Amino acid sequence: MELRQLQYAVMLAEERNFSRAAEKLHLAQPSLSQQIIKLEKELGVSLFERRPGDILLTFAGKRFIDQASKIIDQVELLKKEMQDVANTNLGQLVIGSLPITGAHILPPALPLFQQEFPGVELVLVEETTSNLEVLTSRGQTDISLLSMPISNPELEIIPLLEEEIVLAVPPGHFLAEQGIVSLAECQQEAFIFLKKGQGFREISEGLCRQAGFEPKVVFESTNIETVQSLVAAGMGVAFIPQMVTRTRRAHVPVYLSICDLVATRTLVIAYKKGRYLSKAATSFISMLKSVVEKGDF
Amino acid sequence: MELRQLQYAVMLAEERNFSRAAEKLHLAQPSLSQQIIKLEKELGVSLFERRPGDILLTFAGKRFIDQASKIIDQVELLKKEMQDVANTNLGQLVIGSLPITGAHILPPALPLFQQEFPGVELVLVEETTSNLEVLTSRGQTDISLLSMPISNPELEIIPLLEEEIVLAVPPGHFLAEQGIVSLAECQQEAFIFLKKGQGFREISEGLCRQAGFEPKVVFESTNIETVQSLVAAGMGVAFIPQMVTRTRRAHVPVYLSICDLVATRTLVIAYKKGRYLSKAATSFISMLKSVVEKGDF
DNA sequence: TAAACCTTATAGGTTTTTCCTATAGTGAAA
DNA sequence: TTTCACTATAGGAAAAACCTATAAGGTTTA
Repeated sequence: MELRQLQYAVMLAEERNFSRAAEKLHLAQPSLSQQIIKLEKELGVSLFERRPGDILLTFAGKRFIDQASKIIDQVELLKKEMQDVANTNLGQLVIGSLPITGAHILPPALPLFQQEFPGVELVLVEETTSNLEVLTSRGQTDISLLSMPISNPELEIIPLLEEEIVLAVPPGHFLAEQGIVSLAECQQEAFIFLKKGQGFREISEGLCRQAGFEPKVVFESTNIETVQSLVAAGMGVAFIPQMVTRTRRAHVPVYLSICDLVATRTLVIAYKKGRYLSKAATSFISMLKSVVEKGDF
Repeated sequence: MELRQLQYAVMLAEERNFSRAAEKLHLAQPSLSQQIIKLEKELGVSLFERRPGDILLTFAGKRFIDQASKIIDQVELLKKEMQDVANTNLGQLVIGSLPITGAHILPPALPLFQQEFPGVELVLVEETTSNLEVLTSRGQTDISLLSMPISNPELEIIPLLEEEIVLAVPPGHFLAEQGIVSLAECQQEAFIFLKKGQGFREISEGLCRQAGFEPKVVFESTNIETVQSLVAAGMGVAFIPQMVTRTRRAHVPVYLSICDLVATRTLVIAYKKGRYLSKAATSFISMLKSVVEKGDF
């Protein structure tokens, strides 16, 4: 029994005439006859009572057509739903992002996306870099906004943005007036770092290593905003990505450019290698890129 | 899109492995691959995410499998229902019958039938002979219990029973003591007939015509029981089929055999010519026959 | 690192199914 | 009786599904 046969039977029940039904089905009349006969044979009951001039439904036929119509409706609904997914009128896009970074770079892109694909549910997963690498390589996010370096070889990487890393020092710090700083001058400073496992912690350690010293870490936090507040309160100095720097009056550290080495971090979009990216996902990526190009964040 | 493909996809979603799923479907693995690819192409979305060692459902795939499973379930249910009809665990049998006649001859057959086919709904339609002829020729009854003669050429006829017609006279009537009667003696009698349109009315008129006179009809009723009561009350004489005669004490006429001509009526089962008779219908007919043969009524 | 292995996709040909045209068969209408 | 309208059957062409063999891609094992 195939859907084709259900459709044929339903049409025949509507038209009560093999020739007309066949025509509506874009089929030759004998083909319809054959299929109906085959169907009846398979079911073991006759569905239609052929009589000259008219065709009636048997008891079994009534039941059959009732149910078959419902089934066909459901199949049509299913097709339509799949089409909607294909046209992205419907779907889900799971985006992984670093907590603070995402809060800065995603907001301009999200409303653009929602406007173009109102049927797509956006799910944000905020995790540390290392957790996101795992989630993304397992397909638990469609795409993720991460920072380099990325160790997981399963991931395809699209560069998005390279941004400066600055050194935050307390107001009144002896370096505060310079505007720029050479990291080599900071060997003795008390550093405030993010906790291990966060991507930016590794970057920070890398910078010190490049400058040739092991930093003295006096405090660790899971949250870069806490780090900044601690710096502003005079607890130490810290590396801060440009986009996270504060512009308010109070609780704001002084930000110094680093002049003796390239202090940047690269934000990227990552997704599982070989994974089919939905139209929604590719669209979101290009929206992010254009937002970044225009500096709209 | 065909049911086969839905089944393949559902099985693949269950097994998460093309080779295993193909095996369970009694199919070579490439055939399954081909069908799934074809399905995905037709829908315009990929349903399965193939990755080494495992197969995951995409967003669209989840929705698809959900719905497809339901559809397949419904199709199975439909098949089962049709099988039930075929095995007559389910169905309907519409039996037309003459009001009084049916009340005598059907009762022994009905419980036998219900016992063998408890799932079949029995519908009794009681109508006059002429109405039943039309209903049956239109297929509004499956089979009908009628009396000859039948004018409608659309009907196939199976003889069931030939029964005597007797003449009912009031107790104390001058013929009452004879036990038998020659119709020729009854030319002057007052006759009570059924109303026109009832088959037995025609039979009654035919008997008088055969005996060579036009009966004097003093009363007409739609109900043969009323006719008998009227005879018992002394209003006249009437023809009564054997099986309808009363055996009680009160309100009982005297029944006389007719000796000067063959006074019988033939009860038959009639159905639309060329109509497929369900297993339920043929079974019912043979039950009726065996009831009649045994004289169980 | 290569070899073995497991899994899915592709190629090419065979079988099965569906479909078509032509036509027979069958009641109903003219 | 002939014609007409309709469905079923026959036989062959077209399409679909299926098969075997094998490629291609990864992972695991030696």
